[in-house]
Amino acid sequence: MNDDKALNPARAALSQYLKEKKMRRTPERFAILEKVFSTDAHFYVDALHESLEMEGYHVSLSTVYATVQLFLEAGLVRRHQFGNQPAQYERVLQGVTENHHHLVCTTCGRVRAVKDEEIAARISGLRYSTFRTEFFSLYVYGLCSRCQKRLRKERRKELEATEKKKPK
Amino acid sequence: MNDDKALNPARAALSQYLKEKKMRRTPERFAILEKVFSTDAHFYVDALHESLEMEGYHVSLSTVYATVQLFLEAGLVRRHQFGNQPAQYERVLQGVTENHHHLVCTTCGRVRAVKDEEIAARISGLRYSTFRTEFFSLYVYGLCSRCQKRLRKERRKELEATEKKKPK
DNA sequence: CTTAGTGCAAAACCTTTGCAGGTTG
DNA sequence: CAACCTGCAAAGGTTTTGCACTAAG
Repeated sequence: MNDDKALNPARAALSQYLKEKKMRRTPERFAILEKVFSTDAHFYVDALHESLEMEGYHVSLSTVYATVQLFLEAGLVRRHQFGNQPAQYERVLQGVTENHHHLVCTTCGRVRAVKDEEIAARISGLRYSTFRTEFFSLYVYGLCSRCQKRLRKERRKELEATEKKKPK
Repeated sequence: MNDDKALNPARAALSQYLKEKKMRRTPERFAILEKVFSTDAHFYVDALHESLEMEGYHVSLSTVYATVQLFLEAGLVRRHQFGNQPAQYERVLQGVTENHHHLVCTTCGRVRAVKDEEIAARISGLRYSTFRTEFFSLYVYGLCSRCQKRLRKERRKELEATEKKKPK
């Protein structure tokens, strides 16, 4: 998904949301939006802020927090939080229904996005009489390949150590 | 699920985990476990602490934090975090596979557990070549009935106000 | 020109840490 | 009796808030 294909509808959506809520269209809000939609990776608020500063665009950190919160309410981003890490956000492509979920490593905390239209469709189709479904987050927890390897190596070492102690 | 049916296997699991890791079986750890398994509702660390104090069992808050972290690593509880609320935990019944997911209200943050064996089985069955699945969390976000009602009422009021202003 | 939005600094909040003393194995 | 665990207080890191100033509608 290239940048403009994602960015333009997002700009339009933000514009309309602000108009509806009678909020102001400030340059800060659109600059932050542009940054958020410039890649499809998850991001942290303070990294987003640093990244803006880095390219010479100054906004205060509190404005970035406030704006991301606004995007969240406008449905332009989704929030994720794992373990005790700071919150991560992910842009929401306009007019595209949820089609992926996340694999989260229980050991190192790394998160990988996985596309799976079938399970996504099935979850999106869940209906409840007293609850109006909007979207979902599915986190599958387990061991990433890196941690599997690391653990295997550690176990092997431990085993060797034990065998040295009682060689019979 | 009555208390002892859940509690006894949990006690055994904790006992074995502590033995494996060569950690100590302190009365605090088992007292906290008992409290955690006394209901199947989600709980916050500080509410758990208060609840223990309330019944006259004194443990420091840091011990409760440390112990809940230990339970998490032992697979005795799962962690959930919504919005900017403090982390919530949920007991894990020993020998029972995941069979429910959560409905989270995007407006008020309330969480409701929903049993759905079919979707749970389907998700548990997901296999990846480089990732070893352990368990999952599915959050379905949307509007709870209470907030739907509240919003309807607010919209009605707003509409009436508008009509008064321009009665034609 | 009115009032929401921004920037800055300070506060708030949840969670972790350091250290002294007590308890488990 | 050595090491681990607990309690307490203090620190740490993220996110929010209060207030004065600026700018959008």
